[in-house]
Amino acid sequence: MTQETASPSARRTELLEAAYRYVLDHGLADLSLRPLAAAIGSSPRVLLFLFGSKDGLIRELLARARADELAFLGRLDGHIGLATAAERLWEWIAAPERRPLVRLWIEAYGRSLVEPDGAWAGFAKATVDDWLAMLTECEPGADPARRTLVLAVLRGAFLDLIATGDADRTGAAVRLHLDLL
Amino acid sequence: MTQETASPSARRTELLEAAYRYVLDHGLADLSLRPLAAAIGSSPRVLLFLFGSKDGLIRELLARARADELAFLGRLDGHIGLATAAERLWEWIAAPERRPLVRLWIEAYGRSLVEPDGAWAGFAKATVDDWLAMLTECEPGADPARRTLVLAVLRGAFLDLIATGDADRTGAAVRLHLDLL
DNA sequence: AGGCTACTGAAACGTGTGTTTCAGTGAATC
DNA sequence: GATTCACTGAAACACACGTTTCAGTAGCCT
Repeated sequence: MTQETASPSARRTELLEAAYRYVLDHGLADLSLRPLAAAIGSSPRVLLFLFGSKDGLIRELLARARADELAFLGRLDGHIGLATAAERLWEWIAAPERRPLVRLWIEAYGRSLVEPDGAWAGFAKATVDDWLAMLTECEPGADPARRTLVLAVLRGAFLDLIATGDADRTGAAVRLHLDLL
Repeated sequence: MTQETASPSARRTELLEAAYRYVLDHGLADLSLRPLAAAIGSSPRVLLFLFGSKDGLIRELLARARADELAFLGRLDGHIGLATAAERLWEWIAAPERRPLVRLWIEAYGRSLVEPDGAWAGFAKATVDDWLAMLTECEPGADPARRTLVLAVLRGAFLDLIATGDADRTGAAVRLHLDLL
């Protein structure tokens, strides 16, 4: 019987990492096992063996992306306040090297809304919760509407940024919001 | 030679409308001609004849969705100011019956970022421009950062709303932002 | 009547998909 | 040395896809 959830196989995590890198600049939408396997030096047979199915692979890739996100969110532990948190979050998310991750994020977000079952299930809601929980920790006493607003500004701004590439305008909008707070 | 751009065929627009409705609640991601044709009382042969290719169909479906959006944006003509405009936009976009359109919108947005060529090309940037242009018309003198911020808040808020379904919290966030303006 | 054009149904084509089958490896265990 | 086990390559499987081919039908124009 193949392993399903946790596997200590070194090759497995190595392949997952390679697949993650591949997906970051090819997207998940028309991911196909044969091209993927060829690109990361493996075979469809092995991917299926290690991950059970294509859906299993996708699930783990999404979890991997979320882990990237959580790793950063977790680094903002102290009660630094909403404004400071927002500032650092924008700095992180607006960085050019984050572009592929954000693209992947939006793609997965949209897909999980259209197809609430299957491998994508719950991805959108999960990330909203992740971020809101993190903002709550940064300023526990804040009005929930305030937290929601900060999150909305950040997300709306990077939606704009990633489509237009206009870092100046979107950055100015975020800074304006921070001043208004 | 088949028609490529504009065709007055009544059957064609009728089918496009039916396909649009179908896509609104099935999504574009794994759209397939055979199931679509069966659902709207047509055949793959006819769809291909009328729209040239699947990509041609998708292009027109995206244009159709954008037309829905523009039809509303165009209705906000006067110099009503950013705040009033934002209020009405939120009212429109947060309405439950708009949910399928918004879902489709997010899906197309994400896809057009990953796959900048082909049928999805430019969709993301086009809608950002549409909304910003409309906000400019509502308050020509406003700071571009202000416009961008309003747009970000609206988009971020409905990203949240559509994932969590929490109309109260997201609505409160938008109202809070309007007060801050 | 005859040709022309717009349109459509049925079936096939070629290709790519996820997945399975089978037949092995090579190393560790008894 | 034999057996077992995790792992892998090659090939096939059944299927769905977008698209094409071919053979029409219906209506209009001269």
